[in-house]
Amino acid sequence: MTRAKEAKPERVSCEACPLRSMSHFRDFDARELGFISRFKTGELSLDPGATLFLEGANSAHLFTILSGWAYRFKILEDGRRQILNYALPGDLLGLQGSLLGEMQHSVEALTPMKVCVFERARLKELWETYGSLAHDLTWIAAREERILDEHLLSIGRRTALERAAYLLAFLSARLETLKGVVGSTRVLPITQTHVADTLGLSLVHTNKTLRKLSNSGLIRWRDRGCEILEADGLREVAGWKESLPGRRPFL
Amino acid sequence: MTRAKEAKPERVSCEACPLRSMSHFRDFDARELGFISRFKTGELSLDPGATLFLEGANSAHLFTILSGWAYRFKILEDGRRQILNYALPGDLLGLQGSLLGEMQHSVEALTPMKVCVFERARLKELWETYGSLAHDLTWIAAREERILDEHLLSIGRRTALERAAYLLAFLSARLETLKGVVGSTRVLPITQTHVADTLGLSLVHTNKTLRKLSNSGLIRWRDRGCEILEADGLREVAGWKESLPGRRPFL
DNA sequence: CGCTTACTTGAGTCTGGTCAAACGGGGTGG
DNA sequence: CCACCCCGTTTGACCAGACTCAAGTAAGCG
Repeated sequence: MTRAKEAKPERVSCEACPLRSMSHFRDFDARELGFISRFKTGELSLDPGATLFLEGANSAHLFTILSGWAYRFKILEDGRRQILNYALPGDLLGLQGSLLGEMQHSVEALTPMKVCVFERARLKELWETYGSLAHDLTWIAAREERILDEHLLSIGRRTALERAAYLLAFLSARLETLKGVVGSTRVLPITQTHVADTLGLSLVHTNKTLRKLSNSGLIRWRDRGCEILEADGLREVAGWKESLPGRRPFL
Repeated sequence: MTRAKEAKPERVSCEACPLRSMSHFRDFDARELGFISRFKTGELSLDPGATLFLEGANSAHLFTILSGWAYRFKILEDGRRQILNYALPGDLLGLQGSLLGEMQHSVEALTPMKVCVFERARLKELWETYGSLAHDLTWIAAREERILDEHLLSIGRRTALERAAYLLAFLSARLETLKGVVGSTRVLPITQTHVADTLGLSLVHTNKTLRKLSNSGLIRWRDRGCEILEADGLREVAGWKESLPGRRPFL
């Protein structure tokens, strides 16, 4: 378990938040912005592999990702691991724990990350006084639920090839919405082990499945990542129609 | 697709709501109760098999279950079906659609049901003016997310036998919290087809798996339902520790 | 009484799992 | 500088859990 780096002295002010300026995210009005600024207590930089939340822990914080990737997962006693979802810039982490008590899943950094730190205790004020943000919070939770629904369908009823194509198409679509904030929108920083643990497949079978997608020219596997060559082709293999919501809120 | 019955003229007033009196649910104060009473626009009775929400539709309503069971599910074009979760008395249905637009899953009644009907449009007032209820709404969404997380772990990484045991233990635990509102807390009103579509298994294999649990004396399959004989035994087979949150909010 | 729905059971097949081994690149300590 | 090791990827051989096909039973209903 890697330690988090010390927060750097200089911090991004919420007014100048790089996410705010993106057309993909809904903007705040002055009053909301004031609250968010007070709500934010700092920033944190994390190395790949660092733990943001540990299953069973009771964290006092919430995070919004400024840059980098993370993933949420659960593990069974004998080590079997299931990755639940990936988190990208603009995503909120730790809401479940804030509302329901202790975390029942872990969260780990996949790449170097920067996150905003919020104080769990201040959430009360948000619900009491900032109705529009309370709405946003529920919206965010509902969105995660919808993603999990689709993922459940995938693991439960799609074949290995469909599953793999769906996952890559999904991540590619998410990345696409972040054009400008992330470097490349075509390379997913995941290993085949991550893919396997997301799809509920063995590593060996995952490798063979991904090979089929490579051979079809839809992706190219490289160093420690997956390059998306034809997102449309992936979507077709997966039998995927729906798109992700357009403009969305964040905190 | 069965039609919903006409709402009966007599309706349960929120003041006398049978769910409120249960120790399992958090109670409202007078102000909240006033809002909920205005928020509720009627009641609906549904036959088994009736559709509450249809994937792709844009419903103007939200429901809270007063009695009976429903289930949420998605289907692929070729008919493969995945059941996402079950909904019992006190559960809220349709929140996803209210926030994100059209429904991306369907909901169907499993037994005869009674539901409270709420107007989607009035939610705005809830966020703006009733902070405690806004909190509850987020709480409810976070709880569903947590359930889906666990379910995802189950389908992705547990064996068929573990999965089956987990599902039955989970449903049994949920029923247990509703002692008093439901008739028996030991009989789940589901068919093996439902179990199969929840676990991501074929019907035949599900049958053989459930047989093992029967032969171990943990359950007894009957008519169109599953009788739980030893919930602890099921939990053990599933390797399940966590319990569901105690007192919880509802609308 | 015939039809439908739910549950059973057996036989054969196949998708996906396990085991084993090897390769290549990057880091590290001798 | 090089040997070694670790991690991520790849491949082949074999195995098994889960699927499909098929058929049969039992209960409920018009």
